[in-house]
Amino acid sequence: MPSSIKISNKDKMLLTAIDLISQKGYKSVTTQEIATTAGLSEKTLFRHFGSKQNLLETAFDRFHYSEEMEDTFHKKLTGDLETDLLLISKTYHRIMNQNRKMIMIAIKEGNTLPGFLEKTQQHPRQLLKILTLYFKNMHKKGKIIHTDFELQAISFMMMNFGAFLNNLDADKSFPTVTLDKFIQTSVQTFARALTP
Amino acid sequence: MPSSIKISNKDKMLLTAIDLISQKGYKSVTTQEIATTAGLSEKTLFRHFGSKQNLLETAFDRFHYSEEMEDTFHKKLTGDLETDLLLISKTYHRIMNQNRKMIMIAIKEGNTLPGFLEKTQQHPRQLLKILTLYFKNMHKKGKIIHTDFELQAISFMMMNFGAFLNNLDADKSFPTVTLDKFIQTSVQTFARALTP
DNA sequence: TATGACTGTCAGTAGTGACTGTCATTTTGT
DNA sequence: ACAAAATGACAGTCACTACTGACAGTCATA
Repeated sequence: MPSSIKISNKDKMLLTAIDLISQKGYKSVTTQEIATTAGLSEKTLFRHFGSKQNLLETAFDRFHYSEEMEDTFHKKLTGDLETDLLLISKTYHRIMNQNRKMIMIAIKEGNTLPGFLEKTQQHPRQLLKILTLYFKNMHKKGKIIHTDFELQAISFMMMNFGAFLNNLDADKSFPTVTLDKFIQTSVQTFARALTP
Repeated sequence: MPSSIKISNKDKMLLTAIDLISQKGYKSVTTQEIATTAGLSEKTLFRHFGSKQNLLETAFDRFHYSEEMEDTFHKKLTGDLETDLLLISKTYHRIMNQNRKMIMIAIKEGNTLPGFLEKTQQHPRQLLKILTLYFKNMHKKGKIIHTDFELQAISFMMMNFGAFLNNLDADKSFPTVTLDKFIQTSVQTFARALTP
């Protein structure tokens, strides 16, 4: 091993479970498959987690990254529209990519496993608030035109949400475009639309 | 019955299958459940379709709406940017909503049932081509600024894709906003960003 | 009335998957 | 090196599920 970080068997199984379930879906993955893929025996799985359900819930709680952002975020906003939209967009994609497997699970099993969807929507909602408020403040400073700020913020978030989902699967709908180039263009578009 | 259109038992089961599978996922729905929900016996299901797999595939082929649009579409474009973007956006959402259950199935079972995803991505790709070409032509006429037209078209499509997916589930991420208002605002944004 | 297409009931099969118990073996902490 | 904890191998239980077979009922049509 290059890095001598030891990963416990428990975490091995949790990570494997997230991997497989995000790919195939909860029902399609067997406890047998999870265990052997993790290089362990099925028995060990049940010794640790008791049930398949509990395995998934534990995995979700343990590996759902939920960092605080409010405090640091406001300070980083410069007042330059394009710069700030770029920061917000990149932050969004960074957070979403950290949680990409969890989000995939939440989308697939959202109906059957209630509560999952909400947790994954936590960050987007937070960013939406920040962005809406940001638009309001920028308008007060006379730096952007007057519109429905929340709707505008939602449009921006939706666009990034669509782009994120498109990048989730291996076979993408529009594979010709990289995410970075998309972010750049879309931010420019919004900046141009909002400057007075 | 108000309308005397008789729906065959075969179609009853196909529609029920689409309904249930789009909600719960393929693996979570039993043939028993499909049959009784359709008001028929499980035996009849197998007499018609032979297997659960075949039932789903038949359902997908039979009820995946794939209208032609190229011909009529170009003629409807007026040359007024905002009007045309509105038409494209509404067309997109109309088609996506017709196929919403199919798209849900494709998203959930996309990895396990290959070929489904591609079919649902057929329309978005077509609209993307039309929109990209439209931008090029509008630029030639001097009606919009010069940008990367494909990237611009993708941004627009992504935004609508995100909005569509957000409206898919009963519990939406941003429930305060109706789809129509979103479409209106987003179209205005893009129109403003692109006019010289 | 008789035939055929369609359907329901019921009993049953074969396979699978979550989960348990037992005992031997390995790994770990001290 | 030794005891404790963790793991594996294996066999087995129980419920569920896709799918089949045998038989009977309904209904339209010739």
